[in-house]
Amino acid sequence: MSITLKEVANACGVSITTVSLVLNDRPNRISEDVKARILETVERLNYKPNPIAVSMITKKTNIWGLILPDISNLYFSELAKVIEQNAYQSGYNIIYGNTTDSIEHTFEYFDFFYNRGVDGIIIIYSNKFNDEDKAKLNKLIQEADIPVIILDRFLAENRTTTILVDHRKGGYIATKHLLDLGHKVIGCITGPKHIVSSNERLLGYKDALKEAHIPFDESLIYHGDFQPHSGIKALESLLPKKVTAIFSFNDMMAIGFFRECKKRKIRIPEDISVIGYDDIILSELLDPPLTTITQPIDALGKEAVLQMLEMMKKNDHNYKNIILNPSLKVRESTQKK
Amino acid sequence: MSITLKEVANACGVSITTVSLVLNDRPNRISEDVKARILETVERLNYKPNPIAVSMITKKTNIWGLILPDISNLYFSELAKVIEQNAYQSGYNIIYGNTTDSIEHTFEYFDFFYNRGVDGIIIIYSNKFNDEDKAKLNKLIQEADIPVIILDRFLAENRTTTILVDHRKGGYIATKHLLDLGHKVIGCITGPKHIVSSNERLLGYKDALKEAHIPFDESLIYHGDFQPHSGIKALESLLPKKVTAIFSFNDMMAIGFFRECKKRKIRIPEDISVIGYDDIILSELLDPPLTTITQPIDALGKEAVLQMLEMMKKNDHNYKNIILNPSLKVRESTQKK
DNA sequence: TAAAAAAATGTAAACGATTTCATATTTTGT
DNA sequence: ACAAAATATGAAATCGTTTACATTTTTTTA
Repeated sequence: MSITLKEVANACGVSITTVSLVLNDRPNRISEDVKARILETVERLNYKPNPIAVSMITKKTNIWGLILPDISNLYFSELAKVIEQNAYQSGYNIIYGNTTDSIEHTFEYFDFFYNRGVDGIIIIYSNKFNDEDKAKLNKLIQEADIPVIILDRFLAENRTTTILVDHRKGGYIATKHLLDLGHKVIGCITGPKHIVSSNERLLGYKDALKEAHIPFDESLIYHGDFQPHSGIKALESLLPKKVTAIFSFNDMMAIGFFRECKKRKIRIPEDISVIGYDDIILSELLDPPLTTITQPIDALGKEAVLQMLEMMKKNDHNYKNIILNPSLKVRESTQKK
Repeated sequence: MSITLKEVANACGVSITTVSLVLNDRPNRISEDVKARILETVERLNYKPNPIAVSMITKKTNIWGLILPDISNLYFSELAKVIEQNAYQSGYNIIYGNTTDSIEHTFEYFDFFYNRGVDGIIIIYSNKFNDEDKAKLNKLIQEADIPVIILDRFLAENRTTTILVDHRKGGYIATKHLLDLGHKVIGCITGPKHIVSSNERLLGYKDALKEAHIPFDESLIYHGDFQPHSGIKALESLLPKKVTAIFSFNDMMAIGFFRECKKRKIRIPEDISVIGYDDIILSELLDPPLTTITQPIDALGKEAVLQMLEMMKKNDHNYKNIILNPSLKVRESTQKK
């Protein structure tokens, strides 16, 4: 169906080598008139090299695999968008796989993409990964002859580039903000216990308390699951503790918390200040607009593409650990105590 | 790096033909012992066929292109998720491209993916497409020798399978619900004027009014842009009209509307009933939970994959137009007049 | 003006599979 | 016991490129 090199060569009365040389702008000096003739013919016949045949030789597909827990999660889809667009700028396409946060699926996609011949893999592995899984991943990465980037996850003893957000600092910033406003009894609504980002935020919370010489009180911590429902439950649990402020480890739980406050006629921020985490699109639309911590999604995605390009270029297996900072977004759900 | 057919063949002392025949389970009868020996060796060496070399012969890549306006839009990302997961089940991977709802990018990706050799393309084209763009797309599809599915968009005179949601019926169902509750003055907050889905919903609104013998009143229509801000503006515009119910053409605008109502101490649903459209994840969490129209996203994605598989199988260029129905999700933002 | 150097182009071998067709071996039927 | 049929396996072409190397042609140098 498609025009081939051979057809172009025949049409020009030259060999396929010559055409290929011209098209790839190789150092061999092809005379200007032959070059012009070939270029004209290529144009006229609308010749496009068959990328599969090219891949056959070059061992490159110009495709990167992106493995993530769930593209319908706004955080990941924003990330995926930034990655796709930046990769496309450099001539790469993205194939992606939803793991539904399953360990097994994460490895399955890794294998699948690897065997497919992608040029690189960007992976946001399942939150359920334990140390053994991480070791296994590390081993796979070691054995693979393509660059792999671990995104948004911490991999101890990693042997490849990782890019992540400093959640501990995020927790610190959020807590510091509340402390600066004069709050002393600050409740926390955390994520699931096995999730690193949640635990890191909690460490940041403790850091800030320590700095302010306020002793840590375990009973102020409500262990949630990142779902709005946790926010509702948290209120029940934390209200008797006379908290004046709440640090919700994500915005979704803050939304649940808001609802329950409204139901009980508790005013935000007059009676209780609330700070969230993530800055999802709706945070701004809550009543009152939610003060929150913004994730550097854009930077995260751009950095991933940048690092991948770097790793493609020089084939050294040097790796970097890049840590990006979240930032505070003050709106109206927090106020002076 | 990787094991090749040749290496397996050598290890077994047979020809590559024999190995290939065994692996592809071809009708040629290879003796059981040779077969077993080959299979054992394949297993032992962990041989995986090089998909590029296979593609070279079969002219198939097992990759489908998915072109959509913006994967960070929840509606599309949910769709993308369903498509990816179902496609993967059948051995296909998805490469995707964000067009940022640009006409130019839509065509660019179409070309790019096509030249890349994808086996099929699922396209949600830009909302900005005019008749000329659609004709151009139709022409491209005609000329392409791979199946193309138009998803979530109507393509007049189309020559390929289209799958879409009956937005007119959605508009009808929503309006009917309000009418059934006894409302007679129903305001509308529409999407942008050039967007077909919005116009269709408006037609459905008119259908329901006509059926109830209520004359259409243009002044009850506020032309929004699908952003929350429109909901806020709409309230200003529609309140003087003494509307008792509002049909917002998406949930985001309903959220804006909610906020403004709260600000002005207007109670939902006591003072005014509100129905949205889309059923985004947050609708359930609003105060009160939003009655809305649910898009059959799951069905849409599954159908796309199903039809694509069908088109891959029998190479006929028969095409279908599939229309899926939205449904009513009653929550607490609407009540009897 | 002939040899050497430079420039221009072509030949053919990869890449790693599938597949057609041929050939060698075994079994079957008479 | 021998031809025919059935079974088992292999040789080689092919897919559409890139590229190392060879070859031819032109230009330069002495």
